[in-house]
Amino acid sequence: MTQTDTKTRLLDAAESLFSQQGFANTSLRAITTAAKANLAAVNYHFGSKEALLRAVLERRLLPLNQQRSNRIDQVLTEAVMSEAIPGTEALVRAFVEPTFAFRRNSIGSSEFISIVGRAMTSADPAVRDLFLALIHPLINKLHLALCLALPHLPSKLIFTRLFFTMGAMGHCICLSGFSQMFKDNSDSNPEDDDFMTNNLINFVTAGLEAPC
Amino acid sequence: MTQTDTKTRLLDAAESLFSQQGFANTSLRAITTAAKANLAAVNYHFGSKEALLRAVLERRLLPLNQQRSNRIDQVLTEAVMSEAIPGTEALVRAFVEPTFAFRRNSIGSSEFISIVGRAMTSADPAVRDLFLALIHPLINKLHLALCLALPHLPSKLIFTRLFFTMGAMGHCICLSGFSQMFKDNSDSNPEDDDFMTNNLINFVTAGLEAPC
DNA sequence: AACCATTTAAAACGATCGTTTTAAATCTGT
DNA sequence: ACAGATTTAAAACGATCGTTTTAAATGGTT
Repeated sequence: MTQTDTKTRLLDAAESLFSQQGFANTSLRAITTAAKANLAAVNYHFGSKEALLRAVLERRLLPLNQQRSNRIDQVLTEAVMSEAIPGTEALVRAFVEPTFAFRRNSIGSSEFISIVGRAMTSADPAVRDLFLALIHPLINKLHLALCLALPHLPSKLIFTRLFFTMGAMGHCICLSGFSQMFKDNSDSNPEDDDFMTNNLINFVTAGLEAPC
Repeated sequence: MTQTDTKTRLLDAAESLFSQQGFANTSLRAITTAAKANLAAVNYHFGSKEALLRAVLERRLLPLNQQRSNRIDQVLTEAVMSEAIPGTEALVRAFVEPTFAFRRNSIGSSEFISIVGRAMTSADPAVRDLFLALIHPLINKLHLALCLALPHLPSKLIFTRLFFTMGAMGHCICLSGFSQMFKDNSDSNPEDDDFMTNNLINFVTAGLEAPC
């Protein structure tokens, strides 16, 4: 390989363009041009445009989900060791913090995360179903862990609140035009990022623990 | 006019198809076929596909926003009359309840609301900017009202929490595939709807009122 | 009756799309 | 050096897209 893998360059370009314009609005020609690759390269390496999207999602989401899953296990283990029930905020942190830390890792990660934030509620089944299949086991694990943390609340209610949590986080993650409504200065610094993360954790923890 | 306005039938068909497939994935041919109108009818009545989207959004969002705005004013007036600060939950209800009530009005309304839920975070600027321009004044009013309700919290924090609130509500509103992860039975009844609405209000009220 | 807005029909415009094909060139590992 | 995988180039495939045009038909109003 000369510089970087063509396959990697295609993934990077697709990731960036999907996050900026969405899946349906991004053509293979735009992707291959940005990746300085041949038009046929996508179908050669991945088979189809949809398979490229799957590869883009899996490349980063599988490790991230593994990380989040490990941290949930860690909270549960610590709870067992100390013979206590797991804390709601600790579980929320286990889920949220890796996501935002991951986002700061690189520019590519940041762009990727905004794809994920939108995929959840995408009107396009090709996008939505792909994401839901990747996140489904993790959500189930988090749901069960939250049931342990909030034993006085019914399972169904906890799932509904988890549903709201995902909405708040997904919205936060893809930084819609909403945030520009408040602040004129559009450049975001790490401080704002920490501010967002901590406030999100406070917000959803309070919502999850609210009296029934 | 024979039965219903062609213009109205086009709006109804576009509303339904946009909510099911998204804006980019819906062709004018699909819309005009569903509306039993001529292909040229869209460009005759509205000028372009994007202008049709604007008309679809404005038809229902302008009255809905007026309704939400009136209810916020009502809460603020009552607070002044009783020489108290407005309640957070009352303001949340003023914003959320008309939305869900509106959704139950008709099948068309339900489909429309899911367009709105997605528009907020859409990758397509044509969709997102259109929605943000329509909602901007209402969000500012709600933000100011919440600052009165939560005088001990800084304005910036309240806006961030309002941001999360919009995310939770938007996610809830377009009922993504998420809800199908929990329940096998997919038909939703009014009870589930009330359950969702009340839990959403509890959730975001607790989040907004959380200690700093 | 005449007028004007509305609607239909059908066809075509140029453009873009995902995908496939063909062929030659380049690189990689043994 | 040879074989096989990778990459490039260029062109074409059929399909769909938003939009425009032309013409004829229909409708209601004055």
